[in-house]
Amino acid sequence: MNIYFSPKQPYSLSSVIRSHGWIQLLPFENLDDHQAFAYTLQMNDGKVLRFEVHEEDDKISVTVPDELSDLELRELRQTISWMLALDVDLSDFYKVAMEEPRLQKAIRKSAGRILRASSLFEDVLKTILTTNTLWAATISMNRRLVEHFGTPLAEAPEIHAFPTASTLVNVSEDELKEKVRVGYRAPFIHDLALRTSEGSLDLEAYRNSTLTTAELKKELLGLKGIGPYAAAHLLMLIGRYDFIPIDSWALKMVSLEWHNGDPVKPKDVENAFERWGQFKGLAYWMWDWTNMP
DNA sequence: GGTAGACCTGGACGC
DNA sequence: GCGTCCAGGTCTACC
Repeated sequence: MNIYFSPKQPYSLSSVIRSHGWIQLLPFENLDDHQAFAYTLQMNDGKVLRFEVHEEDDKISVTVPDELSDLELRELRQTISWMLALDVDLSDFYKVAMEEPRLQKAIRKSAGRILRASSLFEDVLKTILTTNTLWAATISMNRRLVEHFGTPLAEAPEIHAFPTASTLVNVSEDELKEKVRVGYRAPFIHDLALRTSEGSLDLEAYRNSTLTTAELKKELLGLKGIGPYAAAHLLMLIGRYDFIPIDSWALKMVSLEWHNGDPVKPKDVENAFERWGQFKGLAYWMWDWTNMP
């Protein structure tokens, strides 16, 4: 059966899917060349299901299995709404960004909402897999993690959900190194799974936290394997845009754009977008670096 | 607070 | 096929 969502306009599913590389990481599956996607989810009751998300005019259509209970259906609606950033309202940013030529292309595409995983546990773990490595290696590590430790879909055992914290807490660091090839990240992942499964860390509470963004950043920096780049990236996913996820690419782009290709430091990247205040990260994220507004 | 070096994997490259 | 080099953030020790 299909369930429907009516996102606040302007909204573009394709722009959400293209917002960053998450669509390339299992259990996401890219469909119709970034026009739709599928995702395999393990629900709170342990059930694993695969759903497909499409855009139909101004509505989002999600194909789900028929036999869901009301409770499961409610959980699924909440999860999909979160993943598609349907709760995010960018109208205040759009108002000021309209005046900036380098942001107009993104605004025309209704960009700015960022694709999220079904849980912040998954987002944090995937973010750790993006650090200090090439993107191709991130894809490989994530694929091995899902295939080795994710619960399979009953009707298609080759498809897996993302592994839960309670599963990963029983995977040793050596096993993570050998089977997933995560290297020095193994203790970071194990610690994240342990703290999440025992309840001392409630990542999902960050979604509606009353903490300031700076306080939230401090909390994220307290997680092993999460440094300034990863913390800023996660804040963007949560919907806090006060910080820029500064990686080597950001340094390169700012260097070329404003410093004649000379080496720049993270502070220079911050300074370049300082005028955007609480939307600094979003302005950076949506910036058109191609010189073609 | 800032800096240097170690941490790992995997791809590119030269032989 | 093998060895070497390099890219990519974070952590820790040190100043």
